[in-house]
Order: sequence, then C-alpha cells, then structure tokens
Amino acid sequence: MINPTHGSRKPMDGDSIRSSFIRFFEEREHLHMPSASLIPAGDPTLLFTSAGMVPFKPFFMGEQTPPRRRLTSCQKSFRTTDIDEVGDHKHLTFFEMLGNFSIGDYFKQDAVAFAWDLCTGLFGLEPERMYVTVHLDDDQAYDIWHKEIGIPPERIYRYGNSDNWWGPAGLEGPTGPCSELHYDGGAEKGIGQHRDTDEMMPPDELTALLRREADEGIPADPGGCHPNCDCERFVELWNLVFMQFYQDLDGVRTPLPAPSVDTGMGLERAAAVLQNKPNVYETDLFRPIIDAVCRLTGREYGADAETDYALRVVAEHARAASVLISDGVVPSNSERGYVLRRIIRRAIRYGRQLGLDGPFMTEVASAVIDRFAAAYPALDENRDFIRRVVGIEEERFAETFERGNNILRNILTTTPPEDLQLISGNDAFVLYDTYGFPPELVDEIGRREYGLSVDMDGFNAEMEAKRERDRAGHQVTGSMEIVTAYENLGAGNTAFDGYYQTSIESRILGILRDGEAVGQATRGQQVEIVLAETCFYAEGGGQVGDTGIITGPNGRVQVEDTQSPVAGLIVHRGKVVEGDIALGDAVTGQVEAERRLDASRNHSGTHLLHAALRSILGPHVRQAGSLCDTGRLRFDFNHVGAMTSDEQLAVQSLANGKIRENLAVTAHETTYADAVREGALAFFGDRYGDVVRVVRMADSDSDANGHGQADPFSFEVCGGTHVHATGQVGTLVVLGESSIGGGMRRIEAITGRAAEELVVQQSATLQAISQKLQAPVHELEARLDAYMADTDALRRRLADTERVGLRAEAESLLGRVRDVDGVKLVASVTSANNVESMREMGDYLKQKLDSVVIALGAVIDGSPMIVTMVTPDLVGRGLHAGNIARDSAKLMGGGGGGRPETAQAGGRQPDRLGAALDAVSGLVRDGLKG
RNA sequence: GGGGGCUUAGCUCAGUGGGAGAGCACCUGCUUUGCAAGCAGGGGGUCAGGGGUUCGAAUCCCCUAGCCUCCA
Repeated sequence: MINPTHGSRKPMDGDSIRSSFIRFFEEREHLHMPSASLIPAGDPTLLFTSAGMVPFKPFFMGEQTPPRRRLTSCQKSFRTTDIDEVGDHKHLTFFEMLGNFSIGDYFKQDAVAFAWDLCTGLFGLEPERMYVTVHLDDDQAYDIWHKEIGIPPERIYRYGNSDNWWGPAGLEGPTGPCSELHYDGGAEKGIGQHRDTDEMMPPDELTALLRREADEGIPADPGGCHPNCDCERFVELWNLVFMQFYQDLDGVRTPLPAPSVDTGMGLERAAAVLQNKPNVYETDLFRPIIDAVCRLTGREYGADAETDYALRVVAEHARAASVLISDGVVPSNSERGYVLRRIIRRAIRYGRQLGLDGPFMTEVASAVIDRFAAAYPALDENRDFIRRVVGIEEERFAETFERGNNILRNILTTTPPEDLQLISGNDAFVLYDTYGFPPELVDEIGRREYGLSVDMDGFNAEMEAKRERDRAGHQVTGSMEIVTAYENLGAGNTAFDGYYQTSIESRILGILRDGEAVGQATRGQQVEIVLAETCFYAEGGGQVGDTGIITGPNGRVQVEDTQSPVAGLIVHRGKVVEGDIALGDAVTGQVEAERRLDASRNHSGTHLLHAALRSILGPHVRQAGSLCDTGRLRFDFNHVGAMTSDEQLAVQSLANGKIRENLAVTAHETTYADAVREGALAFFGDRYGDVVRVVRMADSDSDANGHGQADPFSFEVCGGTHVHATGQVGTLVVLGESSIGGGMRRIEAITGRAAEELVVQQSATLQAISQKLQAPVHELEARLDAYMADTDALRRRLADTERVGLRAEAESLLGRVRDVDGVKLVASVTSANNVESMREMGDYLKQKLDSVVIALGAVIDGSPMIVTMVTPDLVGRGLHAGNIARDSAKLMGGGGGGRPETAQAGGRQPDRLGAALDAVSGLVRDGLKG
C-alpha cells in the first residue's frame, strides 16, 4: 500500500520499533527494565498489569528505591475494559507499552525533548504531521512545546481533565497533567463529516469551549476536527504524564518536591503509523496471526467486513490468551482466569462464524508463539503448556455448547408453536447465566433451524437486572474499631528476632483485655500482650502463630497464639496462669520449640513442594495460598487439571531427594526489586514492604546471597521460619491432591514427626488386618478377594433360598383366597423380611389369580409394613391400592399410598398389623360401592 | 466475593413422595463375516456426603463438598 503523502520514510517492523525505542533511552542513561508479568506482583487491588508504570508504582509512591532514577521498558499490558469492542480495528485487550520514566529526575523539559527527538529523528515522522495536546492550565508544557521545540500554535491543543489529566491511581497518590503527541494520518483518514476536509477547528476556539465547560459546566460541543476528535484522522501516539502533585484523601493537591515523569506509547499504534498501515491489525505484529487464521479457514482478509471482524477477534484474543497463559493465568470461573476464559470463548465463537467447528485455537496459539518467541522467550518455553491449556478450554467449551444446545432445543420443541414468536429474553438469559450459552449462538440456531430470533431487548433487561442485584449484594462492612484499639496502644512496630532463637528478654509495652488497653492483668484473665521485641512468630505467610510462655517478675502468661492484627505489630494471645503482669515488666519469652520446629519443617516442606511442582508440572505453577500447621501442610496452586498419581509420586520423590541431599537453607534481607531481579519467586497476595526476606535452598557451596555456582533448588520471598537444612524436614509424604475451584489445586502433605507417625499407624493397621485375616501382609489382597468372592456367592445362595421359601409361602396363600362381594381377596401376614419380597409374592399371586386384591403384611425391622395390589380390571371397578394401603395403615398408627395397582404402607404399632389386614375386606367392600 | 444450576450404572442422561431406569459400553451364548451389525441372556448403583420432615425420600427442607456457569 503506497501513500504518496508519506515521503521517503522507510517502514520499521515491530521488533525494531521495540528495540530501537529502548536503545534510544538507554543511550540517554535510562536503565532498561524487563517487562514484568501481566499478573501484578504485590498489588492485590489490580487484576492485570495495565500500563508501563504499574510495576514501578512503588517507586513513584516513594515506597521503594528504584535501581536508577531513569528507567525505560516495553511492558506487556492487558486491559479488560474493551473486550466486547475487540474486532473493530482499534481496540485491543493485550498490547505492549513502550515508555520512559523519570523518578524524581528530569521533568517536562527533557521528557518533551526526548519524545520529539525520538519521533522526528529515530522514527523519522514528519514534524508537520505531529500535533500536541496539553492540559488547559499547563502553560509550562505549552511553552516548552511552542518556544523550545518550535511547534506552531495551530498544532497545539489544550484539553481539560478528562483528556489531559492523570491520576491519582486510587484514592490518593501522585497526580498531574499530561501531554500527548498525535499523528495526523491525513484528512482522507477521517470518517463521517470530517472525511476529506482539511478544515481543523482552531486551537483557540476549542480552548475557549473547554474552558467554559470546566468553569461554568456548559458542555463543549466542538463542530470541527481536532486531535481528540472521534473521527479517525489522528492517532494518539504517545502520552507523557507529569506527576507534579500529591493528592491526599480530601482531594487537596500539594506540589511534589521531586516531580516525576511516566510516559506510554502503544507499540501496536506506533507500528501502524511507522508501517503506513490503516490500523494495528495490518502491521507485522498481527498479520502473521491473521494469515494463520486465514489458512485454517480458507478465508481472505480484506474481502468483507464481517469476515474481517471475526478474523481480528480470533487473532487478538489468541494473542492475548497465549501471553496470559505464559504468565501463569489459567482459565477459571473468577477473576483473572475468568477474563482469560471469556476471551478464549469469544474467539471460539467468532471462529465458528468463520466455519471452524472443530478445535482450532491451539494452531492459532502456535502462530502467536512463533511471531513473539524472539521478544518473549517465555512463550516458546511454555509452548506445550499454552497449547494444552487452550486445547482443554476448547474442549470444555464444546461441552458447554453441547449442553446448552440440548436445553435450547428442548425449549424450542416443547413450547407450542402458537406461543413462540420470539425466543424470550428470559430463556436466552437463563441459557447464558446458568449454562454459559451465549445469546448470539441462541440467535444463530434459532434463526437457522426454527426461523426465530432472540428478544435481545428482553435479554439485555434481564442482564441489567442481574447487574443491579449483584451491585446491591456487594456492600462491604469493615470493623475498624479493633484496629484502632491496637493503634492506640502506641506500641509501634514489634521487632521480631525469632528466626534463630526461641527465647528472648524483653519488656511489656501493652496489655489488652477484651479489646481495652489495661495497665495490668492477673491470674485467670485472657489477655493480649505486646512486647518491645519478641521471638514469637506471628501467624502469616500460611504459617501458624507460635505458642509458649512469657515469664515476668510476678507472674506467667501461657501464650496460646501469636498474631499480627496490624502490620508490624505482634500480639501474644493467652492467659495469665500465675500471679500477675503489668506494663513495663521485664519478661522472658520462651517459644514452645518443638512445636515451632514442626511448623518450620512444614514451611520448608511447602517450599520444597513448590519447587518440585514447578519442576514436574511446569513453571506456570504458582502458589495461591498455603497452610503450615504443626501437624500438616497444605499448598494451593494453579494448574489446569487434576494431577495424575504418577505426577504426585514424581513430586514427592523429587522433594524427598532434595531432603536427603540436605540442602542448606539460608535467608537474607534485600529489597523487593533486588529479590525479583535475583530470580526469587514472589507471589501475588502478599504485601511486601521495602525490605523483604528471601529464603533459598541450595547446595552449601554457593554463598548466602544467591550467587552460587548452581541455581538454588528453591528461592522464594518469605517471612516464615525454616529449618536450617532440608534434612531436618525428615520425610515429606503427599497425602492427596484435590480441586479447590476452577484451575486451582490443593496438595496436602505431612513431614517429620507426623510422617513417622503415619508410617507407624499404617503398619499397625496392616498388622491388625493381617492377624484378623490370618495371612501375611503381601497376601492380604489376594485373601481379601477370596473372602469377597465367598461372601458374594453366599449372598446369592441365601437370596435363592429365601425366594424358594417365599414362593412356597405364596403358594400356601393360594388356598386362603376369600371372596368379598364377588371379588377375590388375599390378606395375610407373611414371614418376609423386606418389602421387595412381599412384592414378589404379590406378583406371583396376581399372576395365578388373574383378578384379585392382595394385601400382604410383615414386621420389618420392628415396623409393620403392608403391600397392596389391585389388578387392573378391579381398578376399573373403583378399587385403589393406594387408598386401601392408606386406610388400613391408620389402624397401626401410620399411613400409606401409591398407585392404583400397587401401593405400600407402614406404621408404628407392630402388634396392630393383624388388625390392619383384617380391615382390608371392609375397605374393599366400601370401595366397590363407591 | 455474590447469584443460578448440576451431582442417579463404566459413559451420556431420563426419572415431581410409594417397585431405581433407558441408550451406549461390558460379559456369556447364538447368528453373521460390509458401514453404529443382529438376536437372546447377564453382571454392574452409598441416587455426591451428612442431617431433617414422613409410615415411607433419588424426589421436599437444611448443611457440607465437588463440578458447571454468570456477574464483580
């Protein structure tokens, strides 16, 4: 495609845009930070990494020190807001964001100059096609662009807060104006009224309109074209955020002492501009994927709009899904996994539209991996895993489809045709809400096979009602009183010094009783104690809190649990068991050491398990939670499906091998950033402060800082207590593996003393069984099989014998047929020991007597039971087995019922069974009259 | 985190308080060598688990677990 307006600038492919951008800033003293995972580390409030600055948030917030004040990165980013828009030619879920960052280093002047140099120099973009936007009030930025760079006023536009103000992210934090660079694709790119008209709205006019909007609330209604206009003439290429203020909870802004800069340029958009392509899907970042989809479908891109839309959906979602999976997201029913599932299913839906009925996503994923493996090697490393996950999800969707399809057909075929004009919104909604069957598919099938379409308005109304309901049920309540009670103690942070010792000298800084601060406590009272420093480990990181004794000059406290209700503060919960204690007492804390060691063994066990799981199942395994109790351990992680027993054994075997190797367990403190850089595993959900502790398990010939010759077997950020060498764990026995929800698994295991105990118990059980069965352990199974076969045979013989006996009894009953008004009646107590037998007897009698009323009774497990039968001809004459059963059972304190031909009844008075059966003849007589 | 649904034979599923079923698969026999072979017979069940209501629960109610699904 040749566009004569673009001069001689030569196109750049996506990979060179990425690398040359980074190099440009490296040459200007920026440190290149590798892309962080799409799963934000240490920020539970965020679903995905959604912009280049996200991983650097702690730097901008001043919580952590950056490795350098100038940073640059190409960050993988994912946004959920536009999922349903993907398919048009501008929206994306996954994209790469190029950026340069100044953390209290340079500010507007340099940021603007860098951006301009890069665009016009490195990228070779024509200066006259560059438009600039600044905030209404940011005269400083305006002047830099105008006076220093030399942009003429007619290409500098001012906008208000919605377009050109950033932040704060959350309720408080850094915030400031931004300035954007827009690229003018030419008037012919515009759509609607602005197409092919060179007329732009003059900046001054727009500024006046927006100023009135900001000051007087008069909505601006610009008539002409401008950079942020909806017509597609302009591409927003680069956003420069100037973090100038700190905004507090009340909305008050104070200038930051060292302002910062955060910029972001979408790689895909840059590629579209630099390759002279009309949109991102035509660039080399997407074309190979779209071509792969075309090969699978035999379709052609660019032939018709509907096909193109579907091709783009499949390509975009396959790309996003592959990267998400590579970063450890697995499809599930909530949160990240749910987003992943949605995009995979949306892709499959559009794939169907392209005629792909079978599985195809794995092949598209392969094309994605091929295209991006060079820039993101993790994609290639996880190739098999990505394909597997996508494949499983594809199968699962096929099941969902099958189920929904059956239900839909049921609805459509059971509703009388005259009632069916439209498929109701409610039906479509139930199919979607309960069975995950998309309304578009309902519509498709309805139209094709029944000539009916879905009432989409009704569907949307149901959907909106559901959203309302969910919102209403989402009110959160938090009790802050307890927290303030601790804060009011004024004890500050408790120093923890318990990694290498279990006893300590300290003094009492605070005592709480029933949530109230008190000066002292006496024997028998339940208290919470805060010490200046402690060796008691507070529950955290899945490990249980310590127990032990605190001894003061005048008394002792039995510590039953240790908790950290407020970050930094450690509280000992327990009971004064001797004398009394008071504020300021000098005390000795003594942790119950053996119990602590049990917990430590289990905690080290989880690290071994974690590393072993990653080794056996793959690096997507990610800790989702854990419990390190004294008796056992639990480890939750994400994985696609159940582990096979072979996998479980392999994991157990690997962990035990490392235990026998007796790896040294060492710990050191470092910054969070360094820990991650050194390769320590850090997991979502934990809140890590500036300084973190990392625990590694490795051969002792590598040093304590994680720089050994060999890679450590395990290396994790962790604040828990551990054994000193893996040998102390003893043995790790996996007890089982189970599901804890979609995509999440749980392993339970024991170590050390508990493992020994298990071996002792199990062999004791085996010995006991061996004695009872009179067979050595290795023959137990065969012996048990023989016993079971014997029992089976005996059971059959017994059943046969019973049947013969009952048959004989039934035959004898043939001689006791009575006549009630011309109807044959058999009513008798039997020796049957279950209802089934009585039914068999009844069947036999019915067969022999042809036309008869039968009422058989027996006392079964202490309760009187009656079975009644009426042959069809007599039912025709007004008799009803159910009524006979019910009415006769009343005489023995019960009730009954059933069908006209067969019924049963029970009661509470066994001695009245005879009376109840005697009443049957009367009931038959009454029934014949009625 | 919240809502809806499901859990019955190896598999797919029927079964609205009164005899646990069908199709497929499996086993045996016969028949037959050609497309889901046919015929006859047979084995196989903690109706997810626990509690409750009832003379009686797969069925109604409550709790728990697992799975599916939608929303956040």
